[in-house]
Amino acid sequence: MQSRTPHARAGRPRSAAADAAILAATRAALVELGWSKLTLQDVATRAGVAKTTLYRRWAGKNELVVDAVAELFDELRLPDRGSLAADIEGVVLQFAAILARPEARSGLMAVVAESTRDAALRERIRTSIVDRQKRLVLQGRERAQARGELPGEDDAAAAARTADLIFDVVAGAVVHRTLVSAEPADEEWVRRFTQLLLLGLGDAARAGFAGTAGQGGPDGTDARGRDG
Amino acid sequence: MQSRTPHARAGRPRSAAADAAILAATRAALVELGWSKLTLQDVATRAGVAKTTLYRRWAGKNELVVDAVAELFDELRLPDRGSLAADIEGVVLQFAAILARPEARSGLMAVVAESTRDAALRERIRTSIVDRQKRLVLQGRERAQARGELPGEDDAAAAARTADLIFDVVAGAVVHRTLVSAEPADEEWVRRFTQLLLLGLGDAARAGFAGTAGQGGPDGTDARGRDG
DNA sequence: CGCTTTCGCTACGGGTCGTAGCGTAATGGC
DNA sequence: GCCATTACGCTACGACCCGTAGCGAAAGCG
Repeated sequence: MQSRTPHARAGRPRSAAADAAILAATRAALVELGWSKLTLQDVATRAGVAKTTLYRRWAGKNELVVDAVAELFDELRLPDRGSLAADIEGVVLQFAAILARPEARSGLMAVVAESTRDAALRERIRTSIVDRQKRLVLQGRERAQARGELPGEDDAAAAARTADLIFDVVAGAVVHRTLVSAEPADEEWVRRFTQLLLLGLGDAARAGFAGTAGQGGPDGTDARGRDG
Repeated sequence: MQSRTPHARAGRPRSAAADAAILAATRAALVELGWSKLTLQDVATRAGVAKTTLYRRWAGKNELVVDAVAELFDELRLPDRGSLAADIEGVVLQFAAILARPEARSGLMAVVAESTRDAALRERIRTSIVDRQKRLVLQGRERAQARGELPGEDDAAAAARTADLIFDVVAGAVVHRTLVSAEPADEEWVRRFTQLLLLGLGDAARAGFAGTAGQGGPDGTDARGRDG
């Protein structure tokens, strides 16, 4: 049964430790140098491997950074916090925490920019980064439907389109807030965003949108100030 | 007293035609080559100027592309379509049309990525691109308040935070849909997004979110298919 | 007509890219 | 234990782009 694995070719196997070291070195280089000043020679030196080893495993800087950044999103989880609003706040805060890290800030938008002219890179980003995030939307909706907070969908195609829409709204808002507006998606912002997403523009305003400041604590310095 | 004008220095004045030619050449190079393969030598050749002229006016590729892309957003307007929903749909469709152009797709995310490590560049993007978009949000809210669709805000600080939130949600959603999900923000998507933004997740679902396809006309080829 | 600034052009050092070539190390098959 | 196969480290290389310096000419202002 051991010979069933397709990777059991003859010859010296690739070092798995080198892979981890290279990806970690890539993230470290992103933190210190950013995307534009990051060179593969520098990454190789940090990882303790030769530059040619990098080119044997990745086609170039784009693919390498995608893999290095993708690992950051492995930690995304959707713990059950009891309500749809709490679930959204929890996962959005996780997403914001990842985007607050400099290695994500520098690398993510750069590879997305490159992907506009490279279909293969775009597909790589989709499978290794985007789909991992989108799964949480589907999971959150299932929970909300089980709780009765959202109605069940009869048309599968329409349900998929709605999930895609919600995903673009949530992920796009956090990314834009963090990277374009360059302001932190802290707990207060996430609370207001969740309220807007759930209630809508008109209802949110009528539900005391202007007076929301008095709802929570006076200052939210710690991200865990509110418990479930 | 003629020397009061700060730009009236002695010597040969800078060619305004060269500025326009350089920015147009930059956009053309973005379309053909994309961000990463764009070189300043190529832009200079296309514009019919010397490379040194580029460095006399812009610090580098980042600043040049910011100015070249910023001109694309000059055409953004907010015509009064009679209702808040129609106003949102109109401006979002304009924004989506700009982001559908390859010179915007390639350049915008690249300079945003670079701006994560360059505060001056971030400020340049904010003043020449972002603020121009954000103004439309404030204008749309004023109209909606005048129509009675939105309540008036008493707290100015809270109102500003709400406008920032809405701006991040709208712009982020369109950008994410267009550049990350890589799917067109067409009229149907914009209609569904507007409904979600106005009604919220719960109300939009209860208001027949799954059956929205039968609301408008059978096919929406023209952006002006729905009137107020 | 002088003074000032811009412009086009050439040339240059420095750096990165991506690849080729070679000898060596590690593993599986026999 | 030996050999074929593959991965690895190292060096070197041409090609390209960057950003700047220097020069003479052009275009305005007083």
